[in-house]
Amino acid sequence: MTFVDDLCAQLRARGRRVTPQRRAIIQVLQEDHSHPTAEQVFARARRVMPDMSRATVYNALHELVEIGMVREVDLGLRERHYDITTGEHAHLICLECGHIEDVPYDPDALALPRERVPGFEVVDCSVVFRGYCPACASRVENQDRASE
Amino acid sequence: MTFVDDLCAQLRARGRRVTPQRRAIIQVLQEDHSHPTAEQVFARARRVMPDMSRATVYNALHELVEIGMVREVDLGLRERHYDITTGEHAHLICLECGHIEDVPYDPDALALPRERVPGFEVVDCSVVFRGYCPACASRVENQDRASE
DNA sequence: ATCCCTGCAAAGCCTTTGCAATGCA
DNA sequence: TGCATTGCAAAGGCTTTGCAGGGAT
Repeated sequence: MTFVDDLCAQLRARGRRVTPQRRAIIQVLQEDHSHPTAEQVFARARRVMPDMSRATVYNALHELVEIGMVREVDLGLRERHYDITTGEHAHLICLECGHIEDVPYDPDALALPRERVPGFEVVDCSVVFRGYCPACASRVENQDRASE
Repeated sequence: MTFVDDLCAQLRARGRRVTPQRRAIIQVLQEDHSHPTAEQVFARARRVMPDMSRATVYNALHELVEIGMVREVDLGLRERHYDITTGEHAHLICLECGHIEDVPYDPDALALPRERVPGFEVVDCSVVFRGYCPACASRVENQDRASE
């Protein structure tokens, strides 16, 4: 049973239907871990199924997020990014080149709020670092020097 | 010198102009720590300056964010929230009632990525916990029981 | 006297929604 | 067969942009 099959089975187990479109979307997510946007998923899925509609992509992404198989990542950019679930990790985004990188972190280190706000039921947690990757950092630095 | 004056001075020091509109917007942010959206800031500012334009609010918020006086908070909701800077803290948001709460956290606990990704220059970090506040958690639980 | 900032309105852009047709279970 | 799902297109909703007049420095 492939990975895609496995996720489809999970979908079915949750009472959702497995359509060719959803298989294609899951396939795209499985192959692209670069945190694609809905539009990017749409574009890639269309290569396989040219008639697929944008609404179908949004719909599928929402369902996958809802059942916890896909993570919706808000990076302070305009669009949302999607990320097939692969364990807890933070995101690092370069404000210059837009590159997004996964970074592991210790979930225990973030347990603080549960003590501070008793009774709050945490569903998910997102950690995003914004800044400049090494390459862009040095480039920006040089520009600053040049403009002086 | 009031708090608003201080922020205005910072604006000026950065080469930006201090207009009555910006004073009003800063005032609103200072009085409202509930993480208002741009629209909410706009509405409150309009009580003082009825002719203020939405564009002015967006413009001012961007400038304040850019110089680090205001924090832009992305909670996975449709709109962005704004928060006059008051030290490092995480955000806790209730998916049921939308209430947003600040929670302190230990920045050192999140220092991991800096080791993992040498050379990445972190500009800011956002930590968001999504879930259900005590009141909503129990209410949702009751609904679940009732619908069985 | 500059030229940044403002207000207004329109445009942009991502996302959501409505509806009839389709097809999974 | 029943109803979730699809495709298409339009609507929605937040944010950005263009432009001419006005105001901070």
